Amino acid sequence: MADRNRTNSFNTDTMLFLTDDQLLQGIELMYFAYKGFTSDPDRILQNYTYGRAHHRAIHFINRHKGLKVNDLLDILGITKQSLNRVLRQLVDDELVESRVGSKDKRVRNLFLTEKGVALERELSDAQRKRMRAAYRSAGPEAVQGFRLVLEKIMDGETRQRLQRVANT
Amino acid sequence: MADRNRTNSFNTDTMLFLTDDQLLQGIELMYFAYKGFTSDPDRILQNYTYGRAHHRAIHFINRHKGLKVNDLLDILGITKQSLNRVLRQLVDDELVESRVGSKDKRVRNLFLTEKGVALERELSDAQRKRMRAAYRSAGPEAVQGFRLVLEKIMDGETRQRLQRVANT
DNA sequence: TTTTAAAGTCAATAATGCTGACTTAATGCT
DNA sequence: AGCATTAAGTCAGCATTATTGACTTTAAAA
Repeated sequence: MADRNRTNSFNTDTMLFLTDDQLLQGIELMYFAYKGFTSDPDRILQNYTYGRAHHRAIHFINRHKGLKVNDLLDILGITKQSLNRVLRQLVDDELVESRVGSKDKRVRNLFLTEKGVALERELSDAQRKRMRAAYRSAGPEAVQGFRLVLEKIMDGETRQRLQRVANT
Repeated sequence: MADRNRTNSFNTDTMLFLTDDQLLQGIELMYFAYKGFTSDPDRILQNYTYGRAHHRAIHFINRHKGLKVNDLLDILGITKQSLNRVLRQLVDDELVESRVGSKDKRVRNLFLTEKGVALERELSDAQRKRMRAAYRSAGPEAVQGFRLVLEKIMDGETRQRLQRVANT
């Protein structure tokens, strides 16, 4: 602990000198944290016939209710053919509803059904619980730093797209 | 932006009250940041016949020179059969050397060859560059928070194993 | 009316994981 | 000395998730 604090004050200099080893540690941290981050939903999904791809689709349909298929493809950064299998299953299983667009009848607006909402909740409850615990134990200032660094790690395009979507 | 700052000062209270929506934002942030984080190596690996699994093996063999196959399996959390395909390719292509253990001749100690070191550097250079830029732009205190929250997000076992390995 | 756009589909392929069933070689224990 | 265990490696088969390429259908735009 004394060691940890010493390192902290060293890094807190205005210079922010970073050795390659410190950067590698950060890289590993990302890897292991992401692994933990996905472990709860992955475990839950094993009780279903779904995988991580279904989870992501469900998550974003929930977050952006009524979004177009093309928008979902754009967010996920995968091909139409990749999404198709996943989306078809979710629609067939009545977790997702695909409604013909009101203005433009070519587009399909995606919504979660009651069943879809239930699974979304089950999945995100586990993930939120983990995040809440981490946030609480790390403290509010750490959370601000966490968010800030993650935003900087993202691709510029992704960041811009998120801001665009947030203003919608 | 004014909105953003208001949210910040709100969160910086000692209470750390977190709405489900704020937590969902954090979850998305993890997803998109991880995507950016892996994008550089992924792009580089397309020039080779390797994928993310090869990258991970190379990374950890570099970080823990001479580690045993079993230790690598433990770190990666995959099965022997899954690693085998990847490791065999790397050995066949002379990126990794597998030396018979000196004490116990059953174990194989893994090392990167010159070629392996070169690829590791190419991959991690890109990733380090991204991390360094993010760290610099976010500032030293944010980096501490980033690290702290990520550690809390990891599984307890993973955290303990990392601490064990760090003391080796 | 022709072109473009949105969605959906079929087929083939690749990377990465899994389980199960083995083999080989070396170590440890009785 | 002999048997069990451990470390590593292998083969076969399968699942998930992604890819590219080639199409179709439907509807909007030029």
